[in-house]
Amino acid sequence: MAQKAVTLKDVALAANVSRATAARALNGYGYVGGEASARVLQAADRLGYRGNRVAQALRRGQLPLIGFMPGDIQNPFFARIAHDVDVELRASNHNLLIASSEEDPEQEMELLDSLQSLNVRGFIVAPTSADDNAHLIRLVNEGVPIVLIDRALPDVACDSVTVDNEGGAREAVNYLIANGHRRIGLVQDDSRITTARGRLAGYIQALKSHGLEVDESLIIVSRSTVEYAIDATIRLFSRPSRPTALFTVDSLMTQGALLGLRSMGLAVPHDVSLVGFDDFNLATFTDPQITVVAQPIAQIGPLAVKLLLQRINGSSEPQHNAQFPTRLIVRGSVSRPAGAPLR
Amino acid sequence: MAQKAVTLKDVALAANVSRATAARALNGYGYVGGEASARVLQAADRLGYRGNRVAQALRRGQLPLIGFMPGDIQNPFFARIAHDVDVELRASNHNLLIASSEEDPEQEMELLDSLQSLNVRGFIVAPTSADDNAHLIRLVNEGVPIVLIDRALPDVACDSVTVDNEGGAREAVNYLIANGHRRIGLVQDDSRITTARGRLAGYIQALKSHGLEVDESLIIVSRSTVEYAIDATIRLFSRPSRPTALFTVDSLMTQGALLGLRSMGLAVPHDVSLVGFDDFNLATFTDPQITVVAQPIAQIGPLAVKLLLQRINGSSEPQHNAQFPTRLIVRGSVSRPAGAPLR
DNA sequence: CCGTTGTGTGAGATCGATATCATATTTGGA
DNA sequence: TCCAAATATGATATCGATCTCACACAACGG
Repeated sequence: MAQKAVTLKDVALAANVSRATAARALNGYGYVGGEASARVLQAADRLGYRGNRVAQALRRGQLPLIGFMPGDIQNPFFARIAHDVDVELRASNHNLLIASSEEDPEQEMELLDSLQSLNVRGFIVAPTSADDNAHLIRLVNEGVPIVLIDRALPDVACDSVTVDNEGGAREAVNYLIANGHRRIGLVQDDSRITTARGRLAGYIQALKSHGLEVDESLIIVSRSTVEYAIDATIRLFSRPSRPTALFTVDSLMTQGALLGLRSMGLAVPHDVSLVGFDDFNLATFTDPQITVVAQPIAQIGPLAVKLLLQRINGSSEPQHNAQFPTRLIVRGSVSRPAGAPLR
Repeated sequence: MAQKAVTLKDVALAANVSRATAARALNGYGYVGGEASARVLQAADRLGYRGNRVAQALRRGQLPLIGFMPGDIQNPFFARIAHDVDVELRASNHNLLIASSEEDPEQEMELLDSLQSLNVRGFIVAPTSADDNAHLIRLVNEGVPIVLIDRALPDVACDSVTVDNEGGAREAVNYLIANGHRRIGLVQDDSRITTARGRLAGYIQALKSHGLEVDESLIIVSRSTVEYAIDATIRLFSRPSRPTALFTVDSLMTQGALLGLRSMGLAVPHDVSLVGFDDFNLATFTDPQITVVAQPIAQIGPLAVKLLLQRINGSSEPQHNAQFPTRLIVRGSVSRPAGAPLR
């Protein structure tokens, strides 16, 4: 069925030279006679020789592949980064292996293992857990190039590209407070994830710096999924004394919150003010448009690739942990709560 | 720097047997003594032997990799399929190589070539062009397993999983006509893409079956991108006599149309009725919610994987071209045009 | 005219895993 | 007891590309 591919041997035979000479002609190293070289090149062309990257990889010890492991490829945030990484890598002839961890540390471990045995040259990972990192530490110690994105891990000594989650969350909550809100709800991701921790920290800092108490009943843990967030939002707003404002820690949760609130007949911003982390195209489609903390998403992928390729090429520069600032984009989803004094 | 990985040789040495015996013990074939087997297994475990999939691939002639080539991984439609394919493949120990063609036939060719020389086991492709298919035909003739998704190609003899584009478009336009619209605009994708052709055909059929003329000035060609679609929409509605309704052929274009109309101060459905092809979560966030032709997206990825794995495992069943029906989801973006007679 | 560089080429080792083949060694049945 | 079958193991070829090494031959200076 599947025809066997043309091998170097075939080309060498057709050109009437040895495999060694054929290889030299094709790869342009060592001494090759002009005439022999021409014959080889012509034969290769005629036979449609493509070379076997697997064999090359075995010889060289590495495949020109990069593993990309997002928490969820359907999250537009990761999809965008995947796209940028793909484009960026194409320039250096690498291909992209995408394997979603589905936010499961177990699965992350297995996939990392499986890809490593493929002799992948390096990884770009959004680590699922802030704590269970033995596998990542092991990889780093083995000298495997890794760049963490979105979520940095202090105990894993490798490059990372992240965003100022704490600062972004603080700014969002400060903004809500400045608008007169005192009971500010938080739809939070699993605290295993570092970004969730950072954003929670920012939330708490903002409250404390204004002398507000952190009320556990205003915080609800969901998952980064529209469906879960709908449910979480409904549960949060079914509790005795409702928040007047809501901060959601990622775009899918913001969508979920929007739907959850709508299903309860709560209007944004009339009944509840809303600020989300991570901008998303939907945010400008709603009425009112949603105020969000935007991340410089276009910069994350390219920088991650740049750092990774540097490591792959043997750079031994000190660990580089890039952290981009966020930007609060004020749109129309926040208003002063009923009965709040004008400042 | 990078530690060399543990090889079979190391394990064999540690277990004090030959490589052959070690391989037998690890892979469970042929005769192996119970004691030797135990020693090998234990040594492998102790050393953390993982096996080198590249070497295995060289030997076997194939890597357990599947190439997935969408037009654009950022399009939620493809992101969803990528996710499903990833999950499905995990069950059979394959990894997913994702390489976006970016709707460029040239790039599609190069990537296909590059992945083929990686001894990928098969491809799932959303072919960019309905016409330039020499490369796909060549692959099929070489016996490389391929499944086309979203877009079938009559001249490429391989399995495919698609959707009834013509029928879906017809239904959408029929619905607009039934609501009294006579001037129905079309925001269309590059006619190189087969889905675009099918949806255009459906649009034309619906018009003709109601005795309506196809007015070229109501059709505008965009690209599957929010930005392009905004622009196209604005241009379309800047022409002398505007349509009263609009049909957009994919979700990104629907978004673009929405934004374009808004920027021109045209309200949906008051000024313009809108039906889009492909459902998307945003469609229910807008006010009004958008009426769309939905595709059974959850079924596409799994079926494509199933068909592909069958081919990989040597099935020689006749070519299977699955086509799912679409479903019109009526929401609130269509109303009767001003001055239209009630039926 | 001979040794030294400089060219051009092929034989063969290598990467790591696997499978075939040949060679022990044991077991079982006649 | 003896031979055949069953069991266990190692040596080695193989997958395809690359690269070192050794060898051949030319050109060149002294």
